[in-house]
Amino acid sequence: MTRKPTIATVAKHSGVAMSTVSRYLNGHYVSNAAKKRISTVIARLGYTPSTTARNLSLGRRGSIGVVVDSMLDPWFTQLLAGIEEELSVRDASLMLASLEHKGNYDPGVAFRWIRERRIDGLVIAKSQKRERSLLHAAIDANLPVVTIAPDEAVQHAQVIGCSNVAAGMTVADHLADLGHRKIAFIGGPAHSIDSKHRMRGLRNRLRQLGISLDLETTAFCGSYEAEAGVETARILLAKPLHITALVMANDALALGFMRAAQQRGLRIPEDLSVVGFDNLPEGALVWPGLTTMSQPMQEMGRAACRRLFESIASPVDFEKIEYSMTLIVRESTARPRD
Amino acid sequence: MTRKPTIATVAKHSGVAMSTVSRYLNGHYVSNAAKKRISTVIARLGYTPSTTARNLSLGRRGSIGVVVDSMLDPWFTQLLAGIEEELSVRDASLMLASLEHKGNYDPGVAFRWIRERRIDGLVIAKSQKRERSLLHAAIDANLPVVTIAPDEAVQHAQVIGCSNVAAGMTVADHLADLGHRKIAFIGGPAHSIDSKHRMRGLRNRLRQLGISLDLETTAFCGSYEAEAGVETARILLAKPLHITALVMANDALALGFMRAAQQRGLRIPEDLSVVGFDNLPEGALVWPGLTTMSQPMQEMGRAACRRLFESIASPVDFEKIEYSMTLIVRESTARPRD
DNA sequence: TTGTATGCGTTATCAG
DNA sequence: CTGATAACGCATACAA
Repeated sequence: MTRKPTIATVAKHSGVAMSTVSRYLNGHYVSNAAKKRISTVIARLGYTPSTTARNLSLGRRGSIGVVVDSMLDPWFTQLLAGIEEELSVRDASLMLASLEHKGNYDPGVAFRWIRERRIDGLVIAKSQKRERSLLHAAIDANLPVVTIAPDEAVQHAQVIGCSNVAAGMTVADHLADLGHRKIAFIGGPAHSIDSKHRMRGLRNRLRQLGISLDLETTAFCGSYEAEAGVETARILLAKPLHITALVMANDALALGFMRAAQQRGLRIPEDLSVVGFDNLPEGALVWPGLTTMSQPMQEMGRAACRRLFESIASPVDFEKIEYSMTLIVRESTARPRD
Repeated sequence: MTRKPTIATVAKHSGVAMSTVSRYLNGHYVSNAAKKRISTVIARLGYTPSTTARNLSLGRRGSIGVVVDSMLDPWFTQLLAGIEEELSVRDASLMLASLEHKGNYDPGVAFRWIRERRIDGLVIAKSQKRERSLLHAAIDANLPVVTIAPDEAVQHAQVIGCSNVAAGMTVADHLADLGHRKIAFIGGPAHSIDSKHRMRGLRNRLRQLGISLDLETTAFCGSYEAEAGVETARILLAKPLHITALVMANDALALGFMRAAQQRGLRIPEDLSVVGFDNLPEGALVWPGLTTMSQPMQEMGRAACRRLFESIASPVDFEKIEYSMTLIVRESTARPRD
């Protein structure tokens, strides 16, 4: 049972100093002769560097933090897939924290990361008003931060987002093309910028087409959870519908709505077309499949990581990368009857 | 801009040696007088230990690896929530790897973790035959391993699983209670032990009740993915059904089946009752909601972590923890018509 | 019970 | 271009 070879072992075997090996490993200047000898010794010994020691020496932690509302959010799952992909090529590990545990908000874990300097950078998914203090704590601690799809304007941090206004316009076109004239929108929390932007795009584009959003039915239901969609169905279907298409601020709402609506005998899309935003995998699994605007979440996760590591390596300017969403047409939208 | 206090700073300020502070931090013997002084100094300075240095000194990496078939599997999401919860109290970080990237199997990342000694322990979710070499590589490297819901017998590793046979029996009782007499089972991959056990429980219990599984319809569809459920629907519904209830080996299959079946006009549960296993969140989101056997996945994730850290701290005997699954009745099951 | 000295595996500094 | 050597922050024999 021989010990794991270290940089010193390699140095000895190749007849050079530790520092030379270190330089070789980090791509600094080394003579070709030395390079060759070191590389063969490394291969022969099966040497692999110790990230722990490297981090200690460099004053790094070797891991980044990712905070999210809930670990169970399918939206986050997609994101994580992208993050994982990017992380696997770099040699960093991950610290995960969900802000909401069994219903109550507790950002304590993430604050501890910052205070105890346990991470080199922070990714905040869907950060909103309540994450402001966390965001500022990180910025004050000089910790690079990238926010993904923030539902609020953020400064002093990298931003990866989607063009919600344009997405709303695309939905408008899709529904108008199908022949819908009575269209309503259901938003999430009233303060949500995402909801507002999606609605704005929808409304403005409809207006350009000579259609006005049905303001009587349009409303904000206070949450982005499926349960709120269920509740919306309860309210909306209590009285006769005078719309033919309903746009909901995200897929979770839409799926909750569809379930409850079908339960009440509403036929989708015959009686009502439904559109969501996000393209959660679930939307492809239900019947009828949910027509939605897709966010490139995996790519956003990758981009967030890349951007974060760039910021860690050397300070970079704050930038906002904006992805466009693409329309996924499934069975929940169709021509209105009439 | 003062530097982060270290154990040496604390020692100086409290008039003791570094080693005493270290002992204090690790709960070793320290006089009460010293304890008191050290603790106040720590509080005053806001000292927090450096995990990196600690790990280097202890020869640890400070992070565990978690491998899974696909990051996008909703089954895994639940598990991860449990892992995250447990990890947040310990001071370890995470390395994530999915074995399947865009359709092709590549366990390279995980093998690298082992070879480069980048993790202190490994969690393998749903390990099956093809994970054998990975499992053995870990064991050979003396790396503690815990497998979650392995679909194959494993040795030299901790096992966290579910009692699939008992779950199958519970399903049998549920369907028999509703009055079903024509019941079939659709398995996943033919070699899957989980499928076999679930079917065995179902069949044996039905037999006890004087009902025999409809072997004409019962089959294995070769996969656990929703797409296979869709395909199953295509095949099954091509000819007239002579069963009133269908048990599918997992929820993904069942959801795919339900979607395709509804698309073809089959009414669930009026024409056919459907049952799955796993209790994926999606099952509660579709209409009709999917009746299923629930695995306590979050608890299993927690248990896996706990067990892994125990193994890391000091070698423990290999044990198998078996959780029982619980029946979740939704709308996809009802009395047969007749 | 406490202090001293040394090791953990790298990187960085500074001569040469 | 290369070689000593000092950090990095903590844990632990060993001695006192």
